[in-house]
Amino acid sequence: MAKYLNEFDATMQMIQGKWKIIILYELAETGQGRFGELQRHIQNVSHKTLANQLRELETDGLIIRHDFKTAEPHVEYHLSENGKSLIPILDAICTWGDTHVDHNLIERSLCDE
Amino acid sequence: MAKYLNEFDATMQMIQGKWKIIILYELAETGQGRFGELQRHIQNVSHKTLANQLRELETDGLIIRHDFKTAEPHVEYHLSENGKSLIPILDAICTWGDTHVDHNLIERSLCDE
DNA sequence: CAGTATCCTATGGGATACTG
DNA sequence: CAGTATCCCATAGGATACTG
Repeated sequence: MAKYLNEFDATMQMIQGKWKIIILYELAETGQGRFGELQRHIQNVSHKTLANQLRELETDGLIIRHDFKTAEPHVEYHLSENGKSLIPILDAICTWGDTHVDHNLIERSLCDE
Repeated sequence: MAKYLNEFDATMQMIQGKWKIIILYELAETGQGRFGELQRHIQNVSHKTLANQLRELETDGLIIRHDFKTAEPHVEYHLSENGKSLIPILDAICTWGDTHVDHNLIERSLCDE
C-alpha cells in the first residue's frame, strides 16, 4: 500500500507538525543543537512533543541524531543532506508568508532578518 | 492575539489540509472548476470535506467563488492572485517529493508530467 | 448541483510525572 | 540531560442524510 497520496502529500507529511519547520530552520542556522538547547530556543514546545517531532524528522531522514554515549547524556542533532535540500523550500514558504500575510497576525517573525 | 506563530505557520495553515494543495493545483491547471468537477477529479474526497476546504481556501483569499445565481445552482471556483502566487511554491514542494521520496510509496503522481 | 448538519473516529499535541 | 509513559482534549476528516 502506498503511504502517500502524491508528491505534495509526501513532502507535506514530512514537514507538517507544529514545530518541525522551526526545528529544521533552527538547525539550519546553528549547524547543530542539543535537545535542551532546542527546547529553550523554540519556546512553548512541550517536552514530549519536541521528542516526538525530532524522532519523526529522524525517521524521515531529514535530521541525524548523534549520541555521544558519555556518562552524562549528550545528544546532538543536525540536518542530513536531505534535510538541507529542504531549506530553499522553507525559505520560500517563509517569504511567501512574510509578503502575503498581515504582520499583525504573526507572533514572532522568523525569516527575512 | 496573534493567529500564527510565524511566517511558516501562516503559510502552512493555509495550505494544510488533506486536499487543499490538490485543489489549488487542479485549479491552476484547469483555470476554473465547479464543485462537482473538482469532486470527480480529486478522487476519494468526501463531499463535506471538499466543501470545507473550499470554504477555508476562500476565507484565506486563495481562491474566488463565483455564484452564477441561476435557477439551477452553478458555482465556479478559480485562483485569486494570492493563490496564483503560491503555485511556484507548490511546484517546489512537488518536485522535492518527486526527487527525494521513494516512488513506490506514492499512490498517484501529480507533478513532473 | 451546491451546501449544510449530525455523528463518529483517529490523531496531534499539551501537562505532568517517571527513568537511567 | 534525554527520553518515555499516561492522561486528556481539540481538531480534521469520513459516512451519511437532508435542503433549496
